[in-house]
Amino acid sequence: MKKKLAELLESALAACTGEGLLEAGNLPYLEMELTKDSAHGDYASNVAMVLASRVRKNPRQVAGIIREHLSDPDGILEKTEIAGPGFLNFFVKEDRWAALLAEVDSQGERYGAVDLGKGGNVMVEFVSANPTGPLHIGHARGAVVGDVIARIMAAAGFAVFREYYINDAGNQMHNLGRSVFFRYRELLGEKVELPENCYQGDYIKDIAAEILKRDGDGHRNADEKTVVPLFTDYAARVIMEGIKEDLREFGVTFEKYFSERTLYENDGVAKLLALLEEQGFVYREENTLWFKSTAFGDEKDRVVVRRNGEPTYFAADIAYHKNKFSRGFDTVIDIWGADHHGYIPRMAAGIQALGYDKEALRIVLVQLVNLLRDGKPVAMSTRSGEFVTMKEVVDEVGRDAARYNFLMRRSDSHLDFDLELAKRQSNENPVYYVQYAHARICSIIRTAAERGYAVPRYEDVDVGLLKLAEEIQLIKAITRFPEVVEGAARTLEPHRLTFYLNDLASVFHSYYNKNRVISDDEGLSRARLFLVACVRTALGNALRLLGVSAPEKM
RNA sequence: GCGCCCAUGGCUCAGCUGGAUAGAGCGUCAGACUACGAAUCUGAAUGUCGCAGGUUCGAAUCCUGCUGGGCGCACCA
Repeated sequence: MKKKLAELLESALAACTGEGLLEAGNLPYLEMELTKDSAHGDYASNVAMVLASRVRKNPRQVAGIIREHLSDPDGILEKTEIAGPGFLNFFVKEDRWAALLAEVDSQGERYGAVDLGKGGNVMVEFVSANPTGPLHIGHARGAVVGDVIARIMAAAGFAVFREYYINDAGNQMHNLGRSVFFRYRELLGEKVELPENCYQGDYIKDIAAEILKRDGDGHRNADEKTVVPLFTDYAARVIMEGIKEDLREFGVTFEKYFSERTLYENDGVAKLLALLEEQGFVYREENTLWFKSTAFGDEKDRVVVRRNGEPTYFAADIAYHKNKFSRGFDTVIDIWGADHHGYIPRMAAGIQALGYDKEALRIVLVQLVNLLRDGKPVAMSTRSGEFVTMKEVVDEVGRDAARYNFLMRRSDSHLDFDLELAKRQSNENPVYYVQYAHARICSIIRTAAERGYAVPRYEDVDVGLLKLAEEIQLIKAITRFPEVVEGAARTLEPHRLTFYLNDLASVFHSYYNKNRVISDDEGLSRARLFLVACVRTALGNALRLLGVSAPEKM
């Protein structure tokens, strides 16, 4: 509906400029928004006011000119009004709303999908944690946000590719191998003191025990330099398998796990550096190689090759992004922990040096999670290995509650996650509110079936019977869904879906409590049954976008 | 010291690239099941949108300064 009205408005504006009445130059962003107050009609636009200053006319006068050029070939509009300082208010004919449900019925599971992407290729890279230990609660939020953004982009008409970048090169991995090696020797009866930078968690001991079981004590007196890589490889593989399994149980999957190491093995980093050098974006100083990120707005230049000759993580990361774009993605979305925000300017500089548009890389920051139990903070310390893992959280509160809770706020704002609250099956827990609405509708449909009513198709219903104010409101809420999907895709803001779901469920519950769906009036019963089935479709599709189940019974 | 993010009822948060009377949920108070599921609904109270200026027809939203909080400022990843 929004789209249709926007089109009417657009052609009206075109007509005005055509007659030379409004020389506005570039048309502004066309705003058409739902009104908060029904006295202002159904939709309203502020174009007249935006245009007024440009054409140096009174806003209401401009609105008048636009209104005169408005044509409504399909007869959607009841009337239009000019109100307040110059708003154009659109009143839609009441019987036009119900007709929109035809789309819901015909599209079914696909309802809500839009074509914002027009088939463009998008990569979403997320989680990307070091395989040095199991994923913890913070990773869980990033995992859900990335996963849902990927689902939203797919629904918005993009071809989506999900990737996990395995940081399996560098010091951390070496520390991992050493940690396991130390525990291995400990198991053989040696008294060992774990160095400061080693990983302490129990899972390290488990891996050490596995190696001991497999290889015996053969590594006992081996030279650390030669044997640690073996431990590193083994541990990384085991941990990575665990990570994949935990993610799968959380409903998060990837098309590809991309190993940082392969960048070195295929000379990706070396080639990248050569390319940057060729193009004059790097310079040498005191035996280190610097990337001129200041040329692209970064606050200082960054080291890409250290004094000891080893490339930095940053160098590999540029090479990785070059690799991403070379695989044909138009847009690359990175989901990062908010503590990496300082890294954005240099990464943006990196891709610009490679000749890619700054806009082609979009970075979504995910803030930290405050884990609580009954309102009290849960102590966590990664170093000592005392942390609550993602798996523990999902096992304890369930996949649906965990996912939904992570999506209830903007991803760049801090989130309190209360384990007890997330587990509680009460009105304090918003997941159930939405799921309950879905289950309730399923229950109505079951009851209807017992009384001989199947859910009718649009063609077999007199939607004209749906004319209560609450019914129009419900239809509006249903038909807003594709707009929400588009907005969420445009801004990469998954939380819009949870707010939408909450709103739709609320309108439905209210309607349900006030009106009977199944009554003695057969025609009305069928129309209402159709209406609530459409609500179910919207709820179900939106929940699916969040990776949250839509239960038929609870 | 520099940079980024945040500040909205008692609490937790929305507020859609500036719009009409700032909205939800929780909590509080008062009500609604002989009818399709009460994990629900109806109603009430609660605000100097951190503070001070500025931009304009119009600011929670944009700009400047200040206060208070978070994060970042590696030849770590």
